[in-house]
Amino acid sequence: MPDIGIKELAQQLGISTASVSRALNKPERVSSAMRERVRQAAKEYGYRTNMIGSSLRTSRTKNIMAIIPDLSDTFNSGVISSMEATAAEAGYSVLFGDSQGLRERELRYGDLVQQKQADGVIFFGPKPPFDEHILTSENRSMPPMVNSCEVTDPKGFMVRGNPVPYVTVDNTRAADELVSHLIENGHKKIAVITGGKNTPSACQRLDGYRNAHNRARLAISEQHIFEGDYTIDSGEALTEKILKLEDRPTAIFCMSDESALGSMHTLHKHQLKIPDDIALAGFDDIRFANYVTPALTTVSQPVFDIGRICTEMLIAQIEGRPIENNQIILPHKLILRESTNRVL
Amino acid sequence: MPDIGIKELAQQLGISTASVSRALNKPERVSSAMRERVRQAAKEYGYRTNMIGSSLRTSRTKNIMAIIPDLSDTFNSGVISSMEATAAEAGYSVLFGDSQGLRERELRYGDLVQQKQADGVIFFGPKPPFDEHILTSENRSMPPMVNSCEVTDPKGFMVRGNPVPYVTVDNTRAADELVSHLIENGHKKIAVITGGKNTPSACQRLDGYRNAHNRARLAISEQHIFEGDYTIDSGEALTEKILKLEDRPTAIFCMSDESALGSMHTLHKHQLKIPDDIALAGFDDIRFANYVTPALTTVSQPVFDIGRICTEMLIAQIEGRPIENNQIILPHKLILRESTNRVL
DNA sequence: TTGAAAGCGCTAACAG
DNA sequence: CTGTTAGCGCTTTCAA
Repeated sequence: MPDIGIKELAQQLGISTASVSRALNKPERVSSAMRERVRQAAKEYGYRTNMIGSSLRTSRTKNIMAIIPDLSDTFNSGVISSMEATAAEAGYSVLFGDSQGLRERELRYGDLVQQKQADGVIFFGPKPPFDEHILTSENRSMPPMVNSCEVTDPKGFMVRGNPVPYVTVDNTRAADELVSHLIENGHKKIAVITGGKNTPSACQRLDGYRNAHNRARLAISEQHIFEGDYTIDSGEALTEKILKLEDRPTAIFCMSDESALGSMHTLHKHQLKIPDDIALAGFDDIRFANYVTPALTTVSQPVFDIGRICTEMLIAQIEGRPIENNQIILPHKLILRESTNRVL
Repeated sequence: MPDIGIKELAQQLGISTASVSRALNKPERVSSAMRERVRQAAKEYGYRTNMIGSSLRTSRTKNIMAIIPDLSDTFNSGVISSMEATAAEAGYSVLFGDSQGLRERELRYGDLVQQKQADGVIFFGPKPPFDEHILTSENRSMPPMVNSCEVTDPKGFMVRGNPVPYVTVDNTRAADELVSHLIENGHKKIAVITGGKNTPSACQRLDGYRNAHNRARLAISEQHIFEGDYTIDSGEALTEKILKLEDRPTAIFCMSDESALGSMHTLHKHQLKIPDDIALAGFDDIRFANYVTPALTTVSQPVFDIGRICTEMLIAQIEGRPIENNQIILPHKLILRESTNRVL
């Protein structure tokens, strides 16, 4: 009993392929007798719908493309896992692409959507993964998409007058709160290790850093701003530089927990006590943040909801269901732990 | 200029669709004039091959299915990222499915392959993600597959007399080496937090634990074996239990670094000094292992190679290229760090 | 409620 | 080297 197609199955049952298809996909449109007979036989013969045929006919693949800057990043892992779970529940599969933050790769993954390998795309990046050309030219159909985590504009990226739906947190405010906490703890010289100049979330967090200083009428030394890339390595290496500063900061704000862990490592290596000698804060609240010593002060992002909601929004678009609210800013939360818990 | 198909493109150029297809996919089989003309026009009109049509014709989707027990696990993240990179380079995309270790989910993802959503499957699990039924029934085609990380049999899982290709490390030996290291350091009571009874890698690591004890003629107390599931939580919770043991162990071997970090947290909470009061070792060498305090002794697995090689092997199968060696055991490495570095 | 037949977009076999 | 043509497996009119 080799692989069997709808034709053979229909033949076996002495009915038309149309009936088989209907019995399987639109059960309400066939008699219950037919329904049962077909289902029974399908199971017996091990019939599986060939999705390629189905896709060609319906122009739907049941695949989603998700373009992520770094698949191995712990924060992203959480989002990925949540996207996958949400998609699976709705009968979709997810193609994950790692862009490394490179536009060229984003475009390559975007191409997959245009090539109909996927029905829509979730992208973590400042703009949709399509040519300028396509983005602007009128009367060209745009595939369903959702922007997440790396959202540039509070109005959403505009494509021909329409904002692209997004899901994110208020990075600016979150960083502001975190840095304000440091300032309230008496810190006046706070170094920051960023997530890159071209990364929207990092720019926003830097705005927050500046806002907090401004509000407290505290001067910012541009020498205290170090450009990292959210990785452990950058946290580790840049902290070395920070420690070489003649006017050493009393606190370090890393824009990701991964960087903060790298930073923590360097601080330990230099025998510095956290938070007494130097305070340290991260961002993301990855699950390890609470397990290192000292436990890391950070900002938690609703990882699970981010993944779930953007996937739901994308699927709603794909299936033509209306979306009530398509510019979603999820709540973050300041998590105070030992790494900044200095008693003055 | 709306979306354009091969037909319209051919029409615009006054040539046949066959020529367009050939110019794009088999450039060596058309004149260079034709090749250029078509490419030029394709670019100009923004033509993208509709992969569904192509797939229907060729029965190839250029997708790979990868079934992973936990997408958010740090060790897996590394493998995932490496799989994706390898696949992308070869022009494939990867559908990642999270099975949670549940057979039912494995089967659901396996179904996608049978439904031709993907050309082959990489699975982390004790057996292929297909019905018993399908696995045994003769004259049923089996899709290309590769087993990784959770490999039961050193001969490879047999499907109708043929071993399923695999890529893994020698978990038994690795755990043996690690536990032997502890024993050499004078530990006689070593608790272990496993990765689950039904998880091949965990069973193998437990074998290694036993072997090391046997070789050293050291008795094993079954009460020192705690069944975890590789997560931080299980490490944290089971360590609490370990500390309640009347005859407290002097070392803990966690079968994953994530568990070890959870364990470390509990030990810190109880003010125990690592390694002086109690030694701790993990497995995997996730990138955080070197960044916690004290740095964690562990076994490193060649994450990147695991992902790369199993993806390459799968693609080779898909494309009908011969595989020289399809039972691959990659080298591991004992990584000694502070968490077991006790001076006797 | 069911069947017949067209056709989704593409590539491969065959002919010229 | 290029064109003609068939058909991959399915769903969806349309008609009975």
